[in-house]
Amino acid sequence: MSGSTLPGTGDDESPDRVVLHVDMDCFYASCERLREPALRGEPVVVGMGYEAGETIGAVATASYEAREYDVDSAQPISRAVERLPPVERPDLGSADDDRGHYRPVDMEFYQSVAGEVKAILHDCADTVREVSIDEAYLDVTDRTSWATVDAPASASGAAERRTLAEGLARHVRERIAREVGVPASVGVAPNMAAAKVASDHDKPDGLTVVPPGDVTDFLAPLPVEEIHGVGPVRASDLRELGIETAGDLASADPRTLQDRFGDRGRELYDRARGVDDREVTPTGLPKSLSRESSFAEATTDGEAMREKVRALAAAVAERARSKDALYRTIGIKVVTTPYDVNTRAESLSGPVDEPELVEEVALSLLEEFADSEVRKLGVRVSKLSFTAGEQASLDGFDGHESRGEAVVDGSTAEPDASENATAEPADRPTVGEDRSGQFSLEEFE
DNA sequence: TCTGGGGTCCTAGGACCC
DNA sequence: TCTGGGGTCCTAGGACCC
Repeated sequence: MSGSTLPGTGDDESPDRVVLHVDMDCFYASCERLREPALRGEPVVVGMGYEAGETIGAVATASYEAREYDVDSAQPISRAVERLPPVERPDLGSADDDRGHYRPVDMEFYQSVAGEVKAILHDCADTVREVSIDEAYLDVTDRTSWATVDAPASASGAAERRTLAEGLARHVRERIAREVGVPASVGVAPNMAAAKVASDHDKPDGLTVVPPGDVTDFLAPLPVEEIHGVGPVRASDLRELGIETAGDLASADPRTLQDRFGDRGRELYDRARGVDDREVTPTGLPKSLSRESSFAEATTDGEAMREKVRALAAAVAERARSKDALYRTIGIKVVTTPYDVNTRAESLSGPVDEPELVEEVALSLLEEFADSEVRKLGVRVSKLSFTAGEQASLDGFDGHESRGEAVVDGSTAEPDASENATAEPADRPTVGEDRSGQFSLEEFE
């Protein structure tokens, strides 16, 4: 137990870090506007799996203009489209596209735009952790600092001082806007958790800078949901304890939180106090790969289920192969009515790349649900290891684990090992240990 | 808001081993 | 025989994130 009401005093031995969180604003919609400028300023909804007249499919991204009409992420597309105003400018789209601007997801295009953004980020920071297609953390401690300088006179004429860190953040944001043409919001803080909250604070196209001494004051008034890791369930649990704001959480009794939420409680307590020692580590290799798909209506048709599982299994196996991933565990997800999520998995004796086995195992796991009413199915491979060499056959596996040079576990391998596609086949499958990766995915692709 | 798809991490209980 | 403690791996489920 620490003493009384100390503000989050940092460790004096290590200088304050400078962490940026870069979050692209309604990224998919921004990408659509990039290639279709007439969509600028218009409500745009990007969704997947939707065909006119169907009820399936959900909103992936809604532009801020669309959000004005109560359109939100994860909403059924049919509802979103109903809420959008009619399109009155025939030059914008096809004739049947008469309510709002709906565009189907085009991941390949978004990946290419994201690639341009990521190149700028890597240019601006030594360490970049890509969290998703539209989000990344940058550690720029070695390139800037929290020192303040006189800002150049702004249009408003008011002289002000700002930190060097803010200057760098502005530079990053402006480069993305100028060179790629999409808006981003940036948060700057001495750690990841605070930077994340900061980037969210002033969206879209925002910049929020929280210097080391200001973190607790910045967080205190915010609702607990704004803390990364607090979702609907924990928010309502916290509310039962009388905790509504990050400030309430920061001044709560950590033992109570620990009892109620385990280690997670302690973590949230730290986050709310602005304490987060996690280093910004480069993007690692994926831990699992999966595909899932919903039925238009819940079904009890066993053959339809098997058919879908076969297709999903093939898609997952193909993706694993395209990423040079071996898998040691094969699993399925079965969502039964009303909305019960069931998972089943089976581990193999060694890592493989065998599409037929994915299908076989997935189908056998599915048998248990033959009599269920199923609305969604998924297939997943996990316990991944990455190799440039050939896998050994499962038959040759004798049960002993060994570490082979051909297997990349993401932390020890050199990037160029991935280019060596002619490595000797190992006598037996090798098992890579799970550790965080040291180089990013695209070096594999 | 009766709910799309792709992920991550944590927890808890059981099997198994020494 | 009826019983300690520690460790690891596995599966299943839950919460959360974008």
